[in-house]
Amino acid sequence: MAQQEPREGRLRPARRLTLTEDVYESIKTLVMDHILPPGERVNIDALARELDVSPTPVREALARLEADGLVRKRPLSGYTTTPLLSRTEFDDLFDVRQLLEGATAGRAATHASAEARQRISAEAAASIDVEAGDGYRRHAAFTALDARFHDLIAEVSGSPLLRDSITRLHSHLHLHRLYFPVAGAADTNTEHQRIAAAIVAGDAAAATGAMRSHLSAARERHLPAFDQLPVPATPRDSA
Amino acid sequence: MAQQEPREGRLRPARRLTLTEDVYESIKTLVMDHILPPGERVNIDALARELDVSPTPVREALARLEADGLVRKRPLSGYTTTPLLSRTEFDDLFDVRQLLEGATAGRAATHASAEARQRISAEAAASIDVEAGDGYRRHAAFTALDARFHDLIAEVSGSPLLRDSITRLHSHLHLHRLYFPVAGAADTNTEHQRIAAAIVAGDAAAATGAMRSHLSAARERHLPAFDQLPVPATPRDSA
DNA sequence: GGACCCAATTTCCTATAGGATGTTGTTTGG
DNA sequence: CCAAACAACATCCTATAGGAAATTGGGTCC
Repeated sequence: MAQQEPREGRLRPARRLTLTEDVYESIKTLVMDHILPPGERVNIDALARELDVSPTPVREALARLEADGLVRKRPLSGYTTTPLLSRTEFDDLFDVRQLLEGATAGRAATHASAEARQRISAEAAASIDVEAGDGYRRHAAFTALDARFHDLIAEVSGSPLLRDSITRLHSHLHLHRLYFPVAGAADTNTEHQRIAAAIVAGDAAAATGAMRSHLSAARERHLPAFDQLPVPATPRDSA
Repeated sequence: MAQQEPREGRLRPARRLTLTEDVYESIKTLVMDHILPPGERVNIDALARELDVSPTPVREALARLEADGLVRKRPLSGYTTTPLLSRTEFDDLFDVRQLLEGATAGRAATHASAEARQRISAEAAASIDVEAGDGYRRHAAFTALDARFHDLIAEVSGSPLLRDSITRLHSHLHLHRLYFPVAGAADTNTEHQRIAAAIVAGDAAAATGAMRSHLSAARERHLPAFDQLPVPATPRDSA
């Protein structure tokens, strides 16, 4: 069988090292951007055709995505994208985020290098540029920057395990990032700077508090998304 | 090609629903029990032959195990089992466990059904039977019971996300469960009962405190494992 | 008209084959 | 005697083919 020449892949970027890795990133993006709608069935063969690869790497990528919580697999029925977060799951998510990220902020304030504090401060300051841009572009830039800030703090906290846990939580959150409001961008920015200031000052209690109230405010800001569109409630989850 | 008749699989149990699932559980056990030594290379083809399956499901199972953190994958070099926890990683693990499991214990004390409190109490009492048994059997039974107790509290806490995070941490821990001391079984039992009592009484602060000190004590009990055998230090992790 | 049963189709699941790449052992030159 | 370059090997990675099960649609019976 002749190795087919690599066609112009329109959905996946230039391959990094392994094909599976690229496919993984591609499908992840497809799920994040709701090009594969939440709660929908995922056809392996169709996906493989769409990405111009064989089903094998697709299957492998889906196995990883299942462990990440972005898709579910019912034993003999195939994969489905994870449904949108319910109100209960949403509240749970922010409760856990407050616990974990409050801890990372405090740890970062206690033991972070001078260079690390500098980076956090710079990242918080850079957030101002978000005002520019249009629609989707601006939206994506905002969420990406927010994620970077939170991950930076997690990195500086010096606990790889805590950082991993938080990263996993964030991927759950992004499942409905498309419905996030950008209105509160300015507030977000202010709160970020307050957190950064507390960390730079080395005040652990203040950093934890600032992070917790930031997440509390963020939670309030995102709440309208639940009224914005009628979530299908996914009646197909027959346990 | 004729579907080969299912030979007497000596390593994997009677298949549940999908072959991949069985292979996943089999390999997981192989890693947990150090039949595949930590830090060792994992040969996909050899593993497939050993389990009497084709490489495809093995590959898929390994992808899931990588997301679980039990194996690592270097782009064009194959899979390796995750090395044993270093002292630093071990400390980090117990720090995070204190944070997360302290929270679950407190939550369980606050809002748990009467039936749930009953189950926790029963589980803590059942721990006494561990004294019986011989060597490996007794050891496995002890760790399994300990894991069940902690998972039960996480379940009752009412936070699925928190429970998932903890489960993931535990799988990291089990990576050197073979070196765990059973000497402190009685102490463990007492501490468990203290936690259970606080939860049943509905005292959140006490439950959190009891859990945290239990983990602190458990950490001390497990420390000798680092002197017990010279961990190879795995010089092959060339980043 | 509704519910149940059956059959056709679609889809998943597993096995096999072959090309590309990394790794290792050996040889040769300094 | 050591280091570097080369070649042979092993291994991973991707593509394809075919059997088995579940879902969907239609027909029949009540």
